[in-house]
Amino acid sequence: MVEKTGRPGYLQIADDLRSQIQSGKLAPGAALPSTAELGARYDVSASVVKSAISVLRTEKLIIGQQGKGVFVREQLPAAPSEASSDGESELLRQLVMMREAVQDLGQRVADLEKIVLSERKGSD
Amino acid sequence: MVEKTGRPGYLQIADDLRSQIQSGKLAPGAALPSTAELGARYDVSASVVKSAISVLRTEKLIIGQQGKGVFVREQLPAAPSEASSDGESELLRQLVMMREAVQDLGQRVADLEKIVLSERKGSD
DNA sequence: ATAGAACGCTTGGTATTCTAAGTTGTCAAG
DNA sequence: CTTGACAACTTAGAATACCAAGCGTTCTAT
Repeated sequence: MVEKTGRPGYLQIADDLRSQIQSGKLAPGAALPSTAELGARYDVSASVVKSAISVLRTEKLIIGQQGKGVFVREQLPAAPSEASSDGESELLRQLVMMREAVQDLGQRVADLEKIVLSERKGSD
Repeated sequence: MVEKTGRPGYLQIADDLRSQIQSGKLAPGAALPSTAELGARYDVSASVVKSAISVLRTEKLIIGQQGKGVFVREQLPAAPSEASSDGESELLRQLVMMREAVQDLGQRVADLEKIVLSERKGSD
């Protein structure tokens, strides 16, 4: 999955992970795959993965915790953006509505989880 | 010259070089000592020096030129100001949080689906 | 004298191997 | 059931080796 571009592998991996973080595909607080897992996925040695991780750690995008894993930072450093303040309040309104919808969904899923998981525990 | 503080050696060296750069002791355009020289000076292996150089390179304080050396950048980047919320990036932050929430919901729903569907199959 | 080969130095990237240290789950002994 | 040992996982740091590539000097052959 790496190579072809001349760009060094550890930077390709760092780019890939960085874009996953900034796109939200890797959400804040989420754990990255382990270095061994990443090494297998990109088919590179551990040192390349460690170099990539090191870059993102220097960029303060992630935080590594010994024994646990590497996690996306909760408050990400600001990324360059070009959001125009035109119609900003409209965006904010839609955002509020979406947040309410997401919170509602979260509550309903939590209810389902309580039911399903308690049933599973009982039958385990 | 390194150790005593618990702070890893490559960061100590990076700190040292960084302060030399920011104090002007290493002027813009000036060449750093070679990695072998630095390794001897700090009494560490090449890998530690390379890690330190790598940190400063990621910070864009220095630029390495193959075959020549490592040089202090002419136009130094401003010191990183973290966690700046200028109101406009507030939207971005909210968006990132929402994506996290949605991602989390998707995972939880998928887990529930797996449980419920497998139980249904088992009792069919 | 000049062109070119050769050598030594440099950074950069990758791989491998240790060690250290923290977390987590398992499992057995009490 | 609780506690403690232990094994298996994780990241982090460090040392070492190897190779590629660029640069500069030197030495050599023409």
